[in-house]
Amino acid sequence: MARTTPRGRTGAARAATVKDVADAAGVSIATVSRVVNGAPRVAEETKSKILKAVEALNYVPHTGARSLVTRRHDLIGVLLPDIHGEFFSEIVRGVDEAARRRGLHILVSNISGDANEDARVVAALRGRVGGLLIMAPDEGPDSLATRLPSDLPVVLMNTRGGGGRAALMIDNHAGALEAMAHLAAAGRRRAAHIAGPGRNIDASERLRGYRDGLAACFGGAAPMILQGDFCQTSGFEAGRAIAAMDPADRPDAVFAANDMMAVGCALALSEAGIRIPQDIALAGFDDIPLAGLVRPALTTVRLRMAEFGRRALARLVACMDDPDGACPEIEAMRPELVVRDSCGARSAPSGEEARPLAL
Amino acid sequence: MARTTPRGRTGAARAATVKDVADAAGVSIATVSRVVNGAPRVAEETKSKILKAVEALNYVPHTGARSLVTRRHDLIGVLLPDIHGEFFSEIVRGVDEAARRRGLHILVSNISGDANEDARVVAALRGRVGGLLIMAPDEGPDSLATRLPSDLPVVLMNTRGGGGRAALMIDNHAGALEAMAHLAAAGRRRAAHIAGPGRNIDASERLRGYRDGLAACFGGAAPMILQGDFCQTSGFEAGRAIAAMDPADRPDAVFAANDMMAVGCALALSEAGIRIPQDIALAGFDDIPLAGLVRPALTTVRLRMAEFGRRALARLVACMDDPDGACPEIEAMRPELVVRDSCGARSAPSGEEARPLAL
DNA sequence: GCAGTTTGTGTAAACGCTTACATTCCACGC
DNA sequence: GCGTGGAATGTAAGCGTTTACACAAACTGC
Repeated sequence: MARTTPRGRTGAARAATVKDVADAAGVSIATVSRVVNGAPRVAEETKSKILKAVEALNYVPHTGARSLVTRRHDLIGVLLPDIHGEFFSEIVRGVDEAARRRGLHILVSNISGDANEDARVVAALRGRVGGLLIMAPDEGPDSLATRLPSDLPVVLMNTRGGGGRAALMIDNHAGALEAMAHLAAAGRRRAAHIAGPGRNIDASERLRGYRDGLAACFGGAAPMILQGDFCQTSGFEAGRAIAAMDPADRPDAVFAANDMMAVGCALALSEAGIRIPQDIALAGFDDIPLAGLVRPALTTVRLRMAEFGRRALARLVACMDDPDGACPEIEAMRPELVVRDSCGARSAPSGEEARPLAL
Repeated sequence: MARTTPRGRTGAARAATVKDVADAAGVSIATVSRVVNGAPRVAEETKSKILKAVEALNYVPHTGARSLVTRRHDLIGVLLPDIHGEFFSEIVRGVDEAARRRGLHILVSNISGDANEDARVVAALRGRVGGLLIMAPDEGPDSLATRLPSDLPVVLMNTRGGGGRAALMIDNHAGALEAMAHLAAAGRRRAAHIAGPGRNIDASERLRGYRDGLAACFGGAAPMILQGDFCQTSGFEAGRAIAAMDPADRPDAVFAANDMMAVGCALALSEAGIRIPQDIALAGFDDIPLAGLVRPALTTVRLRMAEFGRRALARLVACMDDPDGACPEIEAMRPELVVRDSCGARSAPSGEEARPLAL
């Protein structure tokens, strides 16, 4: 097990303890503890004496000692995959905000997708955190989620399977469906899809949304799927493939499983002289900052990740407060369509769009 | 669930303790502790018996109890401002990676810039973390850094002042100087600067680099500074202002204090029919992902933020291990120039550039 | 064989905190 | 006067660890 290296000395001077405060205020440690924890039935006078001593000695309770006796932790573990950029910080911000409001702190760590290593990370967190927030969109059904310690409240974020755990999902299917409906409403007849990596739950749910959208809004047209991997290059290649098609077979709409691929696709199309949205309407997913900056501005589906983080934490706290409560429900957060210019169906510009930026 | 709990109580399963492991293995708790902590002089046979019991009981030491007696914490506080996106995740990833290698965990929190609120956050972290990593590029000299508890090892990241604290800086000045030298080497004569917000240390150091670059490489030409605020819109406005100038007075090079402003500026210039790099060479700072995607691809100065995070953590650990060691040195990390197309002085393409992407 | 060392293990005392229970004090009604 | 009850505070028992110290057994070298 984790062998601990001696670390983290807190400097020379011993920090003040309850005992020191009690002595300074001329009361017992129990009373100090009561004041520090806001317990009732302490005389005003005593309370202020103690608070003065706390201030003077710069006293801060030792959380280790506290959690030892209370048997609870005010730390939440947040495990996020190695996604880059925007999402990571957004989620962390949301979780942190919600945690802080409740007097909790968050312990952040990356998970790699390697089930063994991830299990080790989780193990290191037991005995330290009161609950776990885990996001692992690439997980197979048998990995991390099923190996979680049963005595630890966990909320899974956007993860496949879940094994009876509480989970908060992004409703990728609904978002994709909405994008497809939008393309259909813009008068398109034949929609292709640039798919993300298959083992990723976002990718596969968006693909499912595409298929269902085809059935629902495109009169059951045959699917036309180009495999991508969420990165821009793969979108570019998909775009080239589309450009190379016989114009008679060519789709008049493309729904990419994320914005990066949509941007790559847009580039390939415009290099081939295909106009967006006149010749081909294009929709993405995620609403990355770039989406509003490219020209034509990309119509996409927005995920509110900070909100997602906040809700996940709220869920987790609910589980922690009520350990026996049956809360392994799966809740979903619905993303929203952001209509810009790339589908040729622009509605009233939002505030963001009013800014004079483009590329 | 509670099957291995010795007390046999139904209800919430108590986590296994050293005592449980000791009983199961038929040894004393001291020996268990020794094995768990990798102490020497334990018979192989005993060790394996104990490890088996640890495994069977799914034992994890209670870190609170441990830190209570050892007087050390294996938690590091990481305080980051509300910067968005890329940087945040990069830094966290770097710090996490370096921390994990040392058996440490990181506690992440946002700081707002409001000195009182931030001080409260720091207070909540005392008695919980072994050290603090703080990044606050907007700090005034008298705020957070000076109010830090003196008994806590701290490494400041890219912060002004520092008040005798150890600090790890980004050498913005050197980076800016390098960008200026590059513009001069590309044959430019008259370089303008789009500045960032003045109270931000990155902005002011880059401005200083611009001025010194003017003196060193542009024969002491008069500065031409347009005030921006790091966001794209302000770069756009600066670009419009430049485009509106009498072509005789117009600069033939623009060094923007960050990439977002450079992109905004590029847009305004190209709207005005000014060509990049033929008419005006453009350089940015940060190397955001977008920088490689715009056309012409933006020459900029790259910050390796993950590396920055790793080094900051290493510094902090050094301070923690040697509390009396005088380590309040200020170390700087030098960014690197990334030459692309926007200065008209393209050198051999790097691997990244070989990708077929553009906008 | 015997002092001295080495090796493996156990005992028990903290660490700083919360909290059940005990105590004191005082006001009240009888 | 006494008993009663409530308010304010104190006493002390742990919470799960680590670790100094103690001890026993097994080796050394003579």
